[in-house]
Amino acid sequence: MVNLGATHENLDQKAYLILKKMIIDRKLLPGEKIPQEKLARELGISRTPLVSAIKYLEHEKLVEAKPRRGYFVRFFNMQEMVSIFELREVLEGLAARRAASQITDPQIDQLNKFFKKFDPSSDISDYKAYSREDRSFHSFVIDVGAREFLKSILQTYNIISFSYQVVSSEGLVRTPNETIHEHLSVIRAISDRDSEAAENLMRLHFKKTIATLKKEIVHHQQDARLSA
Amino acid sequence: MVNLGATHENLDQKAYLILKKMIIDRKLLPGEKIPQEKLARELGISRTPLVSAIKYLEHEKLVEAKPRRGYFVRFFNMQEMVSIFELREVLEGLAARRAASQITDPQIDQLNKFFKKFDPSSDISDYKAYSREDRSFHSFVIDVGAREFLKSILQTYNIISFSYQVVSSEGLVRTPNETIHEHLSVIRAISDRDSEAAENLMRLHFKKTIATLKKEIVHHQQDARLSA
DNA sequence: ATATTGAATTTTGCATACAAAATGCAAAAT
DNA sequence: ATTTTGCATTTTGTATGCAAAATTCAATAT
Repeated sequence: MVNLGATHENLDQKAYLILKKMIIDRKLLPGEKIPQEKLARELGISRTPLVSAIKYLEHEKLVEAKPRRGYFVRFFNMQEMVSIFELREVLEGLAARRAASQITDPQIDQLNKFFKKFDPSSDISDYKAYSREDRSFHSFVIDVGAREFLKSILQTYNIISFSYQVVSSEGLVRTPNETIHEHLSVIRAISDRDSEAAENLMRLHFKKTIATLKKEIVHHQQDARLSA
Repeated sequence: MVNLGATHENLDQKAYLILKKMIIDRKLLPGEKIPQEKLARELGISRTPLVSAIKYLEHEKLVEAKPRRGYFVRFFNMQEMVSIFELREVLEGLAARRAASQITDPQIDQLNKFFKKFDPSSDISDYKAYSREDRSFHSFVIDVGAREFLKSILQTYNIISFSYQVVSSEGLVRTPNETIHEHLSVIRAISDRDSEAAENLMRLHFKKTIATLKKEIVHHQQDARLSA
């Protein structure tokens, strides 16, 4: 008996993916109320699977329920962004460790293509391209190293996508010239199949980002919006 | 405007908590099909909120959906148990780190009461009592150090409760006399507000448990049940 | 001009309805 | 005696219905 990877396609699942994308792509903005009737009509489904999808998102903290008042896209403040990065630190650290210990030779080749188009010794000005590369690099490490729960946590909480959109320039907390060496060192450690180094370097990478984020909080004098 | 901590009490939520407890308490056994109609009748609710609850559990990996065939309580094999412990390693490591840096004086007093009733220098034979203490200790650290996402991940995946029930004697992977020193050293580090030590010691505690688990896998020659 | 009241309207939370799919089971075929 | 076939039954996935709560907004009161 073979497991046909046939991902079951319920309307919930479809609605869930669409909704999630709408939130990540900022079609639905933080604080906004999710209009059930209207959305259901637009998606051509009834409220049942839509509500189902919304409730998934609620559990994933992307959506907040106000009982008898509806569901609202959640707003993340700086403190919470720091928490998310702290989670990424340990979770992607774990992913890097596992990646180093189970990466295949062809995957090592793929891995070493990342950041090839950027020159660390000169000024990297294309933030957009670098940001994209950053994201695919982290996704690749997760793909190689994480499975089951770890992958699902990282995906479910959408930690990655989210952490890239709140902060400043193209979602980058620090400049490319600052981070590229860290990225390259992680790539080297994983290619060397040195799991301990891979984990430590990945975590260091995040620790530095978190430090910068925390400084920004003090500077920007903390927007104390959010809360009911 | 004050946030009344009034946890909204939907039927979904109620059903969710009941179902989760049923699974953890083994009223519903791994592999078993969840009888929607019957359960809804027993709980005195309709299928709508029940299905909603089941779908939460599906996202949390406690329940597996077979499209058009129903929902089944998930079965965890040893490999997956190792993955869960690896997650606990990094997540509870983070929780310990944060606990150390934000614990209050009264909480330190509470913390130091843990494991007081066990004597490390003599043979600890009451596994049941020790296991209970183990669980509340880890829960306490999470309560003190984790909030928001971290807490919800640890709760949501029910990593703790679950990891305690699959393995051998009273859910303990190693003997009390082996682990009590590790527990005490974590308590000391947190009490000293030494976050780095707290994280490292907590992780070490798990690393040792994982090593034991992995040895068990080789011994028991891996039950290759599970899978469709 | 601002605040208050109170219908009319909208939206939520849940139950129920119902077609399509899956399952069980008895009769027929091998 | 086992396997296959076909029909009755059950269960799933989704839509719809409906009461209760929340919201809106115009009319009235302060």
